[in-house]
Amino acid sequence: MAKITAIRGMNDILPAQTPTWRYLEATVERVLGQYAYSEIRLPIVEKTELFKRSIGEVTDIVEKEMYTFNDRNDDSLTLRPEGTAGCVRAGEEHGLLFNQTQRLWYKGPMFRYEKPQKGRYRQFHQIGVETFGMASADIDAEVIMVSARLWKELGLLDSVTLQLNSLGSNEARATYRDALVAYLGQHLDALDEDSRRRLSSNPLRILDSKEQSTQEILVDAPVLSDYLDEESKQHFSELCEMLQQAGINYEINPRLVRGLDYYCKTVFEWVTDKLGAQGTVCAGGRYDGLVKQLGGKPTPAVGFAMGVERLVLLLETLELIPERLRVSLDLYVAAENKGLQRDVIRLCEKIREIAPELRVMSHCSGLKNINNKARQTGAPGIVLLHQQDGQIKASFWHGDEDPSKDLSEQQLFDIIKDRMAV
RNA sequence: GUGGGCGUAGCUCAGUUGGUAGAGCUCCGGAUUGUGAUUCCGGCGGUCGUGGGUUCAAGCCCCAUCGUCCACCCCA
Repeated sequence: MAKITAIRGMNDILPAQTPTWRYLEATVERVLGQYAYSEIRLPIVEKTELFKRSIGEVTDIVEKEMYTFNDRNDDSLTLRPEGTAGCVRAGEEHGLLFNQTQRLWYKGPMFRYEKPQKGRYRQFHQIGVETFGMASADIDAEVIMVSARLWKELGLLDSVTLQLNSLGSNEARATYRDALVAYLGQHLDALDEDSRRRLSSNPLRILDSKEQSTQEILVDAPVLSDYLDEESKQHFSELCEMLQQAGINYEINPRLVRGLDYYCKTVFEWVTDKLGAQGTVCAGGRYDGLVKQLGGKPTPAVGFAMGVERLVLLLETLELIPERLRVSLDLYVAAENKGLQRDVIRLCEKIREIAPELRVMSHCSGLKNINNKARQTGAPGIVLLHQQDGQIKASFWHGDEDPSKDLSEQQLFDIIKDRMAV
């Protein structure tokens, strides 16, 4: 019978990887706590209409990447392809966005029907941060500082760079868009196939085309910064000043645009060159128009999302996981003689009483090569029991230290507390 | 959706011009050894991704298909 396999692009996260995931998630939660952000937990399934209205009908995500289905009531539902839309929906629905400020975060799986490759999967995970009700540039700066502090905590600061740009107000952005389309429309013949397609779907995306010929045409194209409204310019320069003051390096990239329709003013991306083609590890920006677009009253908002798989990949590539987190146990307790299994169990329970922070595993099968087995677990501490003159005696190894042998129970407990205290 | 690389044991991979499937690691058993070690012997383990085709004969050649990896596209 054919084996049932996982769905393409949807990965199991195996015990070898979970320590990295947990380390990342714990660090993110701690840093977000430092900035007093609150967690919000959101459904994975939403009405399809929510994503059409927020992300944009003509984007690739909505047109061909969503997992959309009808439920038994014939309502069209969609597995969320991103987190912002659901967060706005929930905030609005529960009155969290009305005349107040919010600093929220969430994490969880997202779904897009794409062809999998390194750093891109059909089920992937994001940790998202969204703020509402704050219009001035200081919150843009704060949100970027949160991410910068996170890279610092994770030891990634040297591996990522910050790209920054401003799209201007929604009006300015729309005007520029029209100008760009008009210009490129005159050079249709010279555009590559992809860019011609994007002309109607997502013209701003043509700016970062990798096609050489297209880039040559773009040299004389209208420039986004010329279309910025005064307020956006002011907003952007304030942001830049605050980032400088915070000691955060950035690179202004006039070609940086976001794929989703709802962004305006500030957009940014943290990029690494260590992951191949999918180098964006975190991205976001301001989306002042979205709340109103989804039926609320006009509410300024800034947020970003990070790709958990990509960050995990980066942490693994750079080997940045602390040693203690790489192995899932501290102490391995075993006996050479199978007759001692009750003593092994009893002793382990006692150790868990006196040293609750230790992760203790027992093995009672009486294997002859028990030493070898113990070594392979990677446990920093090992206890072996044996019988001597009718007495149970223990040997204790810790790291590279010389072993302590023929210990009584009490001596063993003392030495464990002494050597292995966390 | 487009293009290229790769699918052989649990893992990493050999496999010659087509001639009846191999190694290392792991696992299990044994020998040696009072070091959490070393060494030695033996064993378990494979419809060669799947389905067709060519051939006396296919892991190898051809076609299809699925999976996977990388890139385009898209994007976190």
